[in-house]
Amino acid sequence: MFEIISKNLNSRVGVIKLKNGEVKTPFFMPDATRGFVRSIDNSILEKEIGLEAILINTYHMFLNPGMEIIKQAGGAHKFMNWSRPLLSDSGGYQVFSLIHKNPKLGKITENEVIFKSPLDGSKHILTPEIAIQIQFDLGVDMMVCLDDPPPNDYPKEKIASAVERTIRWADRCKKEYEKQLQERKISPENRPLIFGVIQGGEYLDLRKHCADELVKIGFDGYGFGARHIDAQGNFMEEVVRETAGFIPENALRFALGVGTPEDIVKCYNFGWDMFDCVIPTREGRHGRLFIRSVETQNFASLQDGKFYKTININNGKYKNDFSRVDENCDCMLCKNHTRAYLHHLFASKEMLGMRLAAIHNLKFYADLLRGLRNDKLSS
RNA sequence: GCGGUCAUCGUCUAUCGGUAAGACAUCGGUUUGUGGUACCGAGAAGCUGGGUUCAACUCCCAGUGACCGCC
Repeated sequence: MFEIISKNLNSRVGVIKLKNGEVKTPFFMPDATRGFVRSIDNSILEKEIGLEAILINTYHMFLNPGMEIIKQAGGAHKFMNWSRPLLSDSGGYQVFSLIHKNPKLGKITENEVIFKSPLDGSKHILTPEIAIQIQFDLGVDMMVCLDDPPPNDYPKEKIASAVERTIRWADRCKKEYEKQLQERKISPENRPLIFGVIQGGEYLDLRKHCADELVKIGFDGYGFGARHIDAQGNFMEEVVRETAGFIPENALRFALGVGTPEDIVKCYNFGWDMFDCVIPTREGRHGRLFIRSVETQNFASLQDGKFYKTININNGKYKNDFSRVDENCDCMLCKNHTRAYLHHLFASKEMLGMRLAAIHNLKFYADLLRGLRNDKLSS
């Protein structure tokens, strides 16, 4: 399923064979949480930006449109008209962060997590088994175990108990996964990959323990769980680096929620293969644009974030800036429009501005990952 | 033409005979397993001319302008 093509120190370039096609690693997935990347049609994601895979969220798809609609449509791929590989996140992060923030919105027990829909207040139950069943119904290429991601500022004993629950639930997820494969008569070459998620906060001993136990259960890949940013907003470099080393080399390493471009480059150099993040789309919608300061091909040699800068197109200084947004970018925004025009779109709160900015930022991320892969292949 | 009401940041509205407050807008910043979200910070005002007073954005008079009503 996953084959490493080349290695350099800890980083690697590889290829994953999935039922809906191949994906080269490392790669970045935009978050199509509710079945869409906001404002961007899938054909743009595929043809204009060249993205290999995207991420949807079990929790959001389950709430809306709901699994009845997905089943009627013939699965998430058909519903969304996305033919390339699809990964579903378990929804653990959303449900748990909801409950950790506001305990009134739900309850976590050993067996299940009960939560109220923020949409209509209706009550729902998620168990490890249900989370896996939903992801089979979605028909994705890669799925993620239901985990318990505690906030990083929790005391160590609470993080440790979240680790234990994550391990027990991962075991239940794996068993349900095997059961679903049999019941649905899914052949080995068409089976979705399944990922466990490593918790443990900033504590290396907990991360190691969690990784070891998950490896015993056995998954295709392992994710870095919870936030990888500390309370001060700094990238938890040591924990992310060491945790990669706790994962077997032939397994996929999924850095959930990473991150800024420099964090992705760091993670790649630590041996992580897969990334997803809201930054390019969300920040694009809010007017922040990623601007290349070097040629894309040189990205991999730079880890300090100096290979790009950001601009806030809302700033008044762009009112009469008739230059390209990014001299080194050939996306539809940069080819066709000026900074002044984009500024005008944002000042007018026109959705076209958010859309073009998100497309540009996704192109930046896609090019960054292509740069990492090409650099590796040519060396 | 007559009568009435009003005049405060870009806009809308407070307050006060003794440091003029807020909202929206503007301008910066923040956003990490999706919030077109929320938060943080900054700049920004007493129509004009007289008078009363130690002191006037406030009280009085005139001018100017806006709105409302009536012939």
